[in-house]
Amino acid sequence: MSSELNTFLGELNEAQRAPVVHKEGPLMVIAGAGSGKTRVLTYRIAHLMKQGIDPFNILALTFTNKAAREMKARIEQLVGGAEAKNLWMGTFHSVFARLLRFDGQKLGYPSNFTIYDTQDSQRLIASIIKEMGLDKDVYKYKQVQSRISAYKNSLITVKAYLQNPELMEADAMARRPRMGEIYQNYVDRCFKAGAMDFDDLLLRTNELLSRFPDVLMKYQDRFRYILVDEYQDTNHSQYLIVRALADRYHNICVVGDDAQSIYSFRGANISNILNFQRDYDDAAVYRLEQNYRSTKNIVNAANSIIANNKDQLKKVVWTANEEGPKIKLHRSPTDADEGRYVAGSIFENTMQLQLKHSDFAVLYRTNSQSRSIEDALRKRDIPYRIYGGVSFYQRKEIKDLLSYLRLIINPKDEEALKRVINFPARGIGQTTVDKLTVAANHYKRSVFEIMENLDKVELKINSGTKSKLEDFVNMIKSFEILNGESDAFTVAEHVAKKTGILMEFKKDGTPEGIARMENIEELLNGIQDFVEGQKELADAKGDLTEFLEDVALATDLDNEKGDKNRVALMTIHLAKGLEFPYVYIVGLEEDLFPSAMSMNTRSELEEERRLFYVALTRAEKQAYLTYTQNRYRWGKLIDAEPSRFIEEIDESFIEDLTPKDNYRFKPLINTDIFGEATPSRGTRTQPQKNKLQSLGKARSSELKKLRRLKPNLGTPSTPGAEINLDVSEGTTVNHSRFGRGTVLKIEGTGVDKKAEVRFERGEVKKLLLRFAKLEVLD
DNA sequence: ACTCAGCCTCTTTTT
DNA sequence: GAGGCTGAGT
Repeated sequence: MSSELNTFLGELNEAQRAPVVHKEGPLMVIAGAGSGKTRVLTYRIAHLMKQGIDPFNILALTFTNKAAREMKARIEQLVGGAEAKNLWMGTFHSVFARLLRFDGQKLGYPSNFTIYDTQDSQRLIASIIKEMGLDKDVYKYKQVQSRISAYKNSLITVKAYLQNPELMEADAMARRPRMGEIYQNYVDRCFKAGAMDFDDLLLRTNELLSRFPDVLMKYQDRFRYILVDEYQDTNHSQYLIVRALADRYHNICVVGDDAQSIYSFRGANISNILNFQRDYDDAAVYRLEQNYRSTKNIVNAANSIIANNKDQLKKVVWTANEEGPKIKLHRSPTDADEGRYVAGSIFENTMQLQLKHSDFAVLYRTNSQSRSIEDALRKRDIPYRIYGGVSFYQRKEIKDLLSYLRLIINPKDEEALKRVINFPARGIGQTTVDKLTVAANHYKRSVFEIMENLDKVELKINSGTKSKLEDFVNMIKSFEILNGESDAFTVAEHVAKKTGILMEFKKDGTPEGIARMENIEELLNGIQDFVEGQKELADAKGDLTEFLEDVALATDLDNEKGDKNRVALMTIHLAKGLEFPYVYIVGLEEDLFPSAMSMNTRSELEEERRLFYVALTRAEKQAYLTYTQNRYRWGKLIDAEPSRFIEEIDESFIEDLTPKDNYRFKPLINTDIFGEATPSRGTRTQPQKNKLQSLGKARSSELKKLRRLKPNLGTPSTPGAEINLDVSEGTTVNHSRFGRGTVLKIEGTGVDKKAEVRFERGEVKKLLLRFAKLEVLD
């Protein structure tokens, strides 16, 4: 036993071993990127178990469910046997959803409560705003939803809100004096529907633990050892849960890195980690500063970026790894070219270095950037997988089928009901639904209950519609019966056929309809896989309830089926905690990364910078940074400027691979810092550097001005096609057929750029600059 | 009640 | 460029 233990601890370095063997009491591990944070957590749990701690008494909160599964598997290897199955491990949301299924009844929730996703919440809020007769341009449902979400994450209940003049004032100032009422209605409606939104899973847990001391005691006693990963990204609500649970035994271990805090938009609070020692004055603090993941070039470049942030704990991340190649920088004319460059580079690397596709990741700031990368990879036949994004489960047809399933489990689920009551069309229109909703609010019952008792309520609905409603209720009830005796797959398949969803898409016959039908079939296959997987587990049945919970809280589409050897495409947020030998960070442009939405305050900008730090530190061997001159956004080709983050990396770690050709398309005008235009002087070299250098320190605001002044230059997507786009209003031009003329107006951008020209012969023509060979005369 | 065309808004990031 | 909403037409 002891020698076994020694070999197992021998796999750790000294810095890692200390927190692993730390006995009782609170401890915090400040772990730099790539320093073996997950390893410490995993080994600590394994070590605890080896010491004889019952896994039933260990709670580990991870950032994704996938991470939890992988850790469990590893622990199982380390300790041997199946004991690790009994660990409580998962994300905050999934762990506490489970807890609320046991004890939520105390708060008046059914154990089969529905979990509303963001879309459900938003739809409900939109209908509340409408019902209250408020101006939807002032009360924008998305903004209202995120406001309510923020309240909940700070544990501001409706009651607390109404007692807080400052908050009410702030909303009133934003011309939304009736926020409190909306909030109240929203909470009531969720409750009445037997539903919790994502924030409720944490908020209600807090409520449960604070209102019921016996429940708190039970879980304090159960979770004697608590471990929290990514502690820097916990919000106030999560923080309070952890503190309450750990209050009895103080065996709390938190692991995190303030430099990787990137979730403040959903309420994450860095001060949770900064104040840990204040909360637990006997806390031991360990630091992991040696990076095992990346080359010296990557580690040092990352350090040079993060040094630009003021708010941070002192920490020196270093590595004993090899120097490695420099970080490669590349500029493309457009996002399509960027995609082609990335795909080409991946292709070359796989060929020349004999690498697998799964050695590569492409990381971006926003989900919409995946498209151009995808297109390029597809053209090259490079297999890839997109993580996150518009997830499979968000697609309309999938949500429709899932809504039927939700309704079977919880007929009170109003959002599910509204989605499917007339899909496929069965003659129950908006007017009828509105009447039902009004009645439901009036009788303080769910819409479904009203539908079950149509003859007992005062309702102006004609008899034809009434019988349609009855048919619908009976159909759902027949599903409920089936669900009582069958597994999730059987039920789902029956529902898909019986409701006519499958038929609806089949008869449609368009490629889109076929795709939707295939998606439904894929969902059914997925349910079947799930059922089979669950049947192998001891404490699972494979029923609909389990499936729906899994779907609602899935952190990624991690049913990793099929070929695993694929390039990974994901947002930087999703990439946290992962690592890849080769990483491409794309779209390094001002207003995109850093995002235009995050440049208002220093702290927002610092979070963007940490995001960049996270992105870069995912790379083990080689990082590529790419950016474009023009990018399609909102369906339009717009100008792009290199991101300030590129400049922030110490130059000595970077190699610019941009071919000279890419600078061929010169602007007509160069603008200096004083806003004065000077004629262009031929081919630019490294134009972004020249400009930035000339701008000196007072950069960002000047850059913005500059961007506005700069004439909008299109960029041909086919290299080699010489197109004269250097015309603006008032330019005198010559056309081979129409002769001399003056440009009256410019329309469109990029390849679609047009000029309206009045020619000396009197004609006015609109010419597509891509085709019209205009000669500039003045 | 349903369908389609045209209009508007929207995009940071996620459980 | 997509998805949701509105309003007109069926």
